[in-house]
Amino acid sequence: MSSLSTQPTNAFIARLTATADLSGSARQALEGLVGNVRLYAANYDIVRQGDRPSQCCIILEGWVCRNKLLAEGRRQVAALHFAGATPDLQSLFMPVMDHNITTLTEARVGFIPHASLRELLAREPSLALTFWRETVVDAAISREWVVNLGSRQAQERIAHLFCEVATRLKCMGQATRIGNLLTIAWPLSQSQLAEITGLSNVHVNRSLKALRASKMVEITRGWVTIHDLAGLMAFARFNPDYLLAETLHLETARN
Amino acid sequence: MSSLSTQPTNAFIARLTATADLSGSARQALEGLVGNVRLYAANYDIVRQGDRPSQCCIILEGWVCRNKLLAEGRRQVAALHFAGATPDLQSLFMPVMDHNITTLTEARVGFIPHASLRELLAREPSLALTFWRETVVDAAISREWVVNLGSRQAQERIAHLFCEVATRLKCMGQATRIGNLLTIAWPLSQSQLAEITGLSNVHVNRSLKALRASKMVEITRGWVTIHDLAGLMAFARFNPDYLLAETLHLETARN
DNA sequence: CGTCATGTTGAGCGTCATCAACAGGAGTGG
DNA sequence: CCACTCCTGTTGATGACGCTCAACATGACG
Repeated sequence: MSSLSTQPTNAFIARLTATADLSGSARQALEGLVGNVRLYAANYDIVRQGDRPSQCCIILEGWVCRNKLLAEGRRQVAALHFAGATPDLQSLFMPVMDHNITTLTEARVGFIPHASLRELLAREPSLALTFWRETVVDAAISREWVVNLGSRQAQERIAHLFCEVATRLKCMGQATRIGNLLTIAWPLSQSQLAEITGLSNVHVNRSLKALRASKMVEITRGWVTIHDLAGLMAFARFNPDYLLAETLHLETARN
Repeated sequence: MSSLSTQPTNAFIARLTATADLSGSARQALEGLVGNVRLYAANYDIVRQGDRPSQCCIILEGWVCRNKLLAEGRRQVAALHFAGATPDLQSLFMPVMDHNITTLTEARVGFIPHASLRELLAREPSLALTFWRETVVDAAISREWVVNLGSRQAQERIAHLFCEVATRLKCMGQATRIGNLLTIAWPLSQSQLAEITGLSNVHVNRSLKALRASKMVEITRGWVTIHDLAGLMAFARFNPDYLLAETLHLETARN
């Protein structure tokens, strides 16, 4: 267990320190907190709607989503989370889960009991600000998703998601840039993309085809490569302000 | 000024105390914080996308929304806020506003400088939890809106909004129940409703017509009266868990 | 060599957007 | 008082976007 829990905890700390100033003591306190670490297969519900969790989870590896069940086994994804994220901090305040937290890929997940977290927060009050900030960014992303689903049509919607995920992953060092090409891992099936964008999988398929034809982005199972970042951002009307992250740097010289 | 700032501050405190345990000293500290109070006409941008605010606003009276501008002067509303809300607490963390905060009705709004708030948070660390919790609920509502826009069609979407707003207002004592009838103020035009639900105003009009015909809800300019709460909630597939609020009580005996 | 998940394409149709016209009320100014 | 404008609500006609159903292809895996 210790071999599992040392490196992953660092992923979590790395994410927090990337965005906030952690005091040395707070940082030390956090290091020891992630006890239980588990490995899940894709499409596994880590926490279920209706649960009353007594611990928070931390994504150490893989992609995870929040989603709500609809009629007839369908579901709508409301948020995406990558390594380093703490998708259910809100369970400290919400006794009953209003949504599922489900793995989209294989994922390694750590757990921190609410009790430990409360203790820590009492001991290190500044941590509340750090966690609060996480929730603030989360909320900002959700609002942008509202705008995305409410006002953009299919291709723009998907393009916007690519821009957002690329920015978020880049900020965590999980995007590779070679010349003008920006590549990110894309472990989602078209059906999963449909659940995220609120489209049917057939229409996702056609929209992807159109996006490929536009030459702005290359989409395969496993990878997304953005060929024309400026073009894609303009097409999706993507403004990264809401992410509170470093902006993807554009090459100044482009043909 | 003092005559303006005493009662309204209470609205703010009332909202916080309704949801969280405020320590006596924290409460006292908050009382004195709202200095500047202003009255705005409907459809006025209190804070604009791109601004770098140095203060937070508190809604003391009226309805306010967060919205983002789209092409051609259109906009998408991403959140609604009523009296007692603090819609831009996040500006403590986000240097640049990623959205507008705009009045939907006439509104009275108070302001607290960031500096005072930071001071207060340093003095009363437990307040961070209180504010954090506000953000948590905000985020939960945004996620439900994502689900609403992504997966429900027009009539359900509007019905869901009615259920949500009724629940939120009820929790603030701003809904009246007479027998089986639940009535709330509804100061929004159909165009505003369209900007909230991501529909065209024509389609909103037709959807409202259909909802009226269903007899579940009565909609006029100014008021919404829910005749069949259970029916409306079922139709909209409304589950109030995400609001962290008391549930609207159903009459056990209904015909 | 099946089965299963995923991706792809076609056909038909429903929801919703757009454009347009008109009605009613509020406010303004003559 | 009326004429005028503006905002809001209402309705019709038309078409686009996206859904559903269906068929089939492909690759992974047993």
